[in-house]
Amino acid sequence: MSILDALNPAQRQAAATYAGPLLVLAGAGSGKTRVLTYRIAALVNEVGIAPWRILAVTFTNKAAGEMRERIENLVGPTASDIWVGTFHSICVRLLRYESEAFGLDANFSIYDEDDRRATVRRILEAHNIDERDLSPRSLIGQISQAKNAMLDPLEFSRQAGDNPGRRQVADLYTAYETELRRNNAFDFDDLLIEVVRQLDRHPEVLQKYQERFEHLLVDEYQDTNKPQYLLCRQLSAHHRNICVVGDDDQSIYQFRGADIRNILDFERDYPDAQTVRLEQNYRSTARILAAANAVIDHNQDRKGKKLWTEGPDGDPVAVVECDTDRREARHIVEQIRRQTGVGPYGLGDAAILYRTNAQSRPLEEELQRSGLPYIIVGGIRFYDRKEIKDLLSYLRVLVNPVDDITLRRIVNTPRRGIGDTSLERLQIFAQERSLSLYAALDHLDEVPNLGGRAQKSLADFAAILKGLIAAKEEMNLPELGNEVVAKSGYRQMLHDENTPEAEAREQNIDQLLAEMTEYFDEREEPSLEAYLEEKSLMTSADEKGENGHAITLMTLHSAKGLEFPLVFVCGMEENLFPTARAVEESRINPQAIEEERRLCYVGMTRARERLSLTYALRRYAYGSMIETEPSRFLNEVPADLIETSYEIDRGFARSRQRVGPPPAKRKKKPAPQGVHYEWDEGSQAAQTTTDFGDFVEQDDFLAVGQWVRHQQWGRGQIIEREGHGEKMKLSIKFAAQVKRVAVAYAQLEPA
DNA sequence: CAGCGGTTCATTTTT
DNA sequence: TGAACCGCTG
Repeated sequence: MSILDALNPAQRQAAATYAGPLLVLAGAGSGKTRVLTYRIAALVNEVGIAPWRILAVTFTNKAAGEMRERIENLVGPTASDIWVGTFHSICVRLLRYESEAFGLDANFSIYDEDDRRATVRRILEAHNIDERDLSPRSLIGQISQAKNAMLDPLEFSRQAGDNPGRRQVADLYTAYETELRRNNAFDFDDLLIEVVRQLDRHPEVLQKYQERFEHLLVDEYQDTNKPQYLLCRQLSAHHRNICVVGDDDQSIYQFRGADIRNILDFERDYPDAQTVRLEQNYRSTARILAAANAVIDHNQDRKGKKLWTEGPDGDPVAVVECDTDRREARHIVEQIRRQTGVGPYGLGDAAILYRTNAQSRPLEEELQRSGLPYIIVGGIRFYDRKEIKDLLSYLRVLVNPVDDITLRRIVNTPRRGIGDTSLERLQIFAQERSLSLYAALDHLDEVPNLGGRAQKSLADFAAILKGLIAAKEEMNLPELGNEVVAKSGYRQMLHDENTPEAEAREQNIDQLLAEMTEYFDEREEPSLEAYLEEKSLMTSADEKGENGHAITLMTLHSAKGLEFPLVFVCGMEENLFPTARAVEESRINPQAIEEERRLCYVGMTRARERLSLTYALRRYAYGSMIETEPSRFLNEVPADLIETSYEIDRGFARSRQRVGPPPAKRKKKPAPQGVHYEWDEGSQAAQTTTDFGDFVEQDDFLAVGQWVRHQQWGRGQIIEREGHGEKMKLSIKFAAQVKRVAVAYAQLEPA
């Protein structure tokens, strides 16, 4: 008896091939995570490998968390000794553990996109470069590219030759690196390349980890970039037990430096590698699978595999032409409303996927009107909110006071009368003395041209920081958080503002403080440093999405790795999906479209039972209506797998679903043919959609899903209702928390 | 120095 | 359509 008996033969082979390099080509829905977790469980339980000698690397915190949990279920608490984490978190761990050997200050800050941008802008300013000549965005992109290619500023400069543009970027890249080191900060790219370089430089440290990690497992290998690839090579060089799992057809991060060659060339890098293909799909119906297979088959650059299933044929893929993006949104919402509730599906079973975040707007508006609950995955992070970032910035400065970029963020927040001019004077002074801004605060009376008032303000600020740094030594995390909010004047500032927005921000702060308490109570080693590190590496997708019964909205990228019974991929239009950029580029290089196609494949294979692909003939972009054309990907789906329908507004509020061919106005007919199709066998009468405007008017505004405003708590969405009339009680989800209110007493108004 | 109003600009995807 | 940025004024 082996736990591996629960696997199919291919899975078992993948899980039980313990020795040597192993490539697992795992198609969508083929049980990839299952193989990984069972492999680890077998290594521990049946081969007798010590848990701490296993390293498993993923791309997202979520994937890491899930894997850890599933392993725990199989092997018990000893699983906590296994190193499971994202590339970035593992690297931070190594940098901190080995900071002494590497000659680093372990209190380094981790810079996110915002910090990066702030840094770059300062550098552009210092070099007298107009942002119109070289945008921060473009510079960040070029620096990041260089880093992903493992080019340090020196090498980059050498390669730049005498191309003036490249020379300039080389100088700025050099300045950027200098600035980060001076601030004791790493950006996301640095975390990876720094480890690779340090391990190269310190063979004794490398050897320690090479020997320690007897088994290395890598998830989503198709998305690794060069530094990640090198790290895998380094760490697996001794035992050579490297198991990589991935799907070349799902490589969708090349734009960010992922190199699909890493997986395509694995067998060349490791000539003794064994390869296992997982091609049996346990997720989608045969028709969905056939449609997705047909699309991805148009790509040239792939290993080639064909997914199959023993499951039922299922429904045809619905292709829906809508005349506007708004109509498209309304159609999708209406379909979800009809398909869920009665019958096997709940709202949590439905997902709406789109190419760009901007597409979520009309969907959100329609969803709000309909009152159906929904969650957006990967919007703005909680930690990206200004007040949260400010508070965390205070904490960051307490840990790493030489971090000027972060200090600048808080020096005048709340307002202390410290303006650009004063700060600039301080900065110049600090630069001359090679001091950090923080250190320069000790010499305010020596700063030239600094006015008395400014000097006083800066001294006050310095005193606040000093006090907080002292407090850090004595207080635990939540206490310190409270102290920061109090002593910095942040709470007071929000309080004085006395607006609903400020109220909401104060609640967010409170939520963060509550979270710190939770963190402190639950973690074994709840240090401020560890807390900041965790938050820095967190993504919006990592935030706990409680609702199991809300519709999920997200980008196709965020959807990777997930599955839903009902999937709607919207905006299937040329120049949107594939994007204009990809279309443009494909004129020169036909391969340019392939990543978009893989993304399409990823989207389609998220669906378990029903897949709907929708497009609009006209769509709002930049505030004006533009004409669009159906995506080429639609034409790549065989017609016999499709059923097409049309959603046409007649320019009037009351809309009607049209059956059969579209009205005369259509120019050409690019959409694949097929007969009208509906999910449910609903009557034609049911097909006539109700005007949502009327619907909302009729129903009172206290229905579940409606948005209301509360005097104290601000805007919130009703998630639960009980009782009638004066006894009615509502649960309302406000920005910071869910509140139960009695309608009779709470003065609610529609929002 | 801070707040206001006008202008400009952009939309890919994110560990 | 909106956010972000700039320059002007109090």
